Amino acid sequence: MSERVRFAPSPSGYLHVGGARTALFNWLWARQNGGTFIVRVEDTDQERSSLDSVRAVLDAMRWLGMDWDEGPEVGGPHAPYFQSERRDIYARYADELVERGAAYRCVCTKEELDRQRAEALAKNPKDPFRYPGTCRDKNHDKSKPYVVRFKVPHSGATVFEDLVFGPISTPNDAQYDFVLARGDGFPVYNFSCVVDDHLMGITLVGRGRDHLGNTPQQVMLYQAMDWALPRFAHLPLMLDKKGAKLSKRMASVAVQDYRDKGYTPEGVLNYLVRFGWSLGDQEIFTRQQLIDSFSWDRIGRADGKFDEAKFADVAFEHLKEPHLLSLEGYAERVQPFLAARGLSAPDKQQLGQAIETIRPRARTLIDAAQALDFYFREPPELDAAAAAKLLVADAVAPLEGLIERLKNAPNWEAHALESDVKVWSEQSGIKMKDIAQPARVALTGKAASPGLFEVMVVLGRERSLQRLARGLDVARGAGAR
RNA sequence: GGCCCCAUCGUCUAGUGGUUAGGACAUCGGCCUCUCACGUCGGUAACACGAGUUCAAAUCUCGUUGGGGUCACCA
Repeated sequence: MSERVRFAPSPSGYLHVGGARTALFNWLWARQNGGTFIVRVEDTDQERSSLDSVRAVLDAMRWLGMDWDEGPEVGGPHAPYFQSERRDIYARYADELVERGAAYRCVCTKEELDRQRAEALAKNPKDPFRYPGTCRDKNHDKSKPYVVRFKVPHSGATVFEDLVFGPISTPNDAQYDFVLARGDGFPVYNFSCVVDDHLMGITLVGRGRDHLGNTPQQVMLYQAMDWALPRFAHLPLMLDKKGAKLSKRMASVAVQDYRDKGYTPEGVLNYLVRFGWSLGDQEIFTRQQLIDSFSWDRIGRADGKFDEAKFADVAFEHLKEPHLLSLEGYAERVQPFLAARGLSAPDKQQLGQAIETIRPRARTLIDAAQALDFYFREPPELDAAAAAKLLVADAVAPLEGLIERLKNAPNWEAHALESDVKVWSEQSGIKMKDIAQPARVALTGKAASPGLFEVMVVLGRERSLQRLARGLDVARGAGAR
């Protein structure tokens, strides 16, 4: 049987890294097995759901390259994929459950129950109120406002096998008669989830461990309906650096934040997958390697803490290594960040050359755009502190000499230039450092840059000499003062 | 508090009875060097605790402690 898995976000905020990881594991499983990856929007809470959130989540998914085979925008045989549009389906099954005697209508008002809950809470905050089953055997019809509650067995235990955590057994008397359908007819999560997972033919439910406690209730529903159980895989939680649960409202861990910072999707995916899943000592994976090697049984059971520094390093690795991101890919990705700095798309070949020089120096695409800036801005922005320190009277002679030397350089190529200048440095007794530093500021405007000779090659002879001459002017001006 | 889950360096993890407990990030030092990076070499750093089982336990069992999740007409 072909695998069908789903990602079921509730659109009440950004897609955060924890949610993205859940989606990723499901997506990898589908892609590895030629299965189907479904996105289903769980928006039965009208209060908290928003279309903006739907768009934010879908945009993030798309950017990460997790394409879905069924769901919003693409449709599919089980449409609609918004739970808010499936009300009558849930209502039908709620009725069926009542008819089967597995559920009942409860006419207790929310106000009354809230009052009892507050009372119980006041009496003992550690022992909260649980619905006592007032309407359990009353057989109410639909004449009064009602909710539908599931009739939880008073004895026995509910058992299921989790792919990550193994066998899980929960005594039934620890549960209470939970609500399936609310007064307004909207289903509650545990119910809509089961109905949809069944109707959509989900074979494996991969979700966060925060759902582990819901699963026994859902298993009861499958059993009451005589539906086959999907397999379950619960993922250990990704906690923030302090060890608390990640929130969708914390923009600091939103996927789109890392996009804006200039991480690549592959870098994000790589960090996320290694959080809770591992394959020996391998740290870096391509997208295809992940698809090929993912498996549920290599997921650990312990929760972890999100680590910004490690994330940054993995992202850097995916930016730095040509076998992970081609030069063309890099150029394409950095382009928008250059545009944001007001730099127009430079010549493709020159951009490629320039990227090669800054590649080990840029941890993000924002860094990259910043590091590339001087190549494409004429004149380059001059760092005042660097100029004050290095374009001074002492720099006049080295710069004059360098310019002379370069004018006559027979071969405008990095190694040739370097050895040529080094020979001259030795002959003249001017230290390499005293030549290179002023030249660097003249050429790049900064005290730190890629290697001098690589820079000159990218700039070409004419622009290099032009910039050095300008630097020389500045140095002379400083000397005159 | 009930129920459920978890426990290896600061962090992510490898490890499935016998290892000098490995890797990565971070951190500290050396090297490379025209700057900054990259790279490279090396250091500090972990099996929560206590009982068992066993010739042998990070690995199995039980307990303790600690952490987390969840207990809504949220998802």
